[in-house]
Amino acid sequence: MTGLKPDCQTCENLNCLIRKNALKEGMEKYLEKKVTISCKKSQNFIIEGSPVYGLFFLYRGKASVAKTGINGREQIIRFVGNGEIIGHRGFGANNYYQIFAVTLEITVICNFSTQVLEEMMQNIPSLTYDFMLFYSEELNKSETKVKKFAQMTVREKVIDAILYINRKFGQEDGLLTLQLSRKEIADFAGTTDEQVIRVISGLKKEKLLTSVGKKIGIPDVDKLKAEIAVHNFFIDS
DNA sequence: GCATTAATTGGTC
DNA sequence: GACCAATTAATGC
Repeated sequence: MTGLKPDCQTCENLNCLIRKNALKEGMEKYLEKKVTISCKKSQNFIIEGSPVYGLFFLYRGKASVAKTGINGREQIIRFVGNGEIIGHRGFGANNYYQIFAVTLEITVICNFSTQVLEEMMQNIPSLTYDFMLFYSEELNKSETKVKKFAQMTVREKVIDAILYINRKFGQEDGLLTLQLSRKEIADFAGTTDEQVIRVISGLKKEKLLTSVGKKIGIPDVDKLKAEIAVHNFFIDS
């Protein structure tokens, strides 16, 4: 279960808020309290409704964060890559996770307990400030998402979802690095898998997408972006 | 190779 | 545009 603990001070995830402040005076004693967990694919490492246990920082791998909806439908809130935080919504408030998180591949996660984080925040102002900026940005994304869901057509939402995956994880050999099922895309875009299939096959006919097997590729990102440009948002969400 | 799951297509409300 | 049904493709065992 627990393997080698990555060293925060030399970690290559420079976007991680802990890493950014890992060299600050007084951080060592908190960094020692870190717990690192190795997960295989499809592990449900945060359970919806379970008590909050600190924050998770994804060290290596990919995960999805989602909520359970009515009759089996899920809403994927976001996907998470290296250095990103999971579970931040439950921090501070002494309550339960309103989301669940599942690994999409072999993934290593770092965890700090709420108590350790609280002490960190009290004592390392630059860390606290970084967190504040992070929360602000998250709220911004969340608000943008509300607008998208309300105003975009299904076709646009699917395009937006695909662009998001590209933005986050990129392409390799002209195909998206993160391979998702049609249902996963649907759960993220807020529609059904049938609609996703229809939109994707339509986009393939228009040469806006390519595919090899189940993998999707974007030949011209700007061209695809132009399809949803009327929504003129400049914030990634 | 069989069985289960995912993708696709067509149709209805 | 969601839901349902039927068919086909893919994947696990």
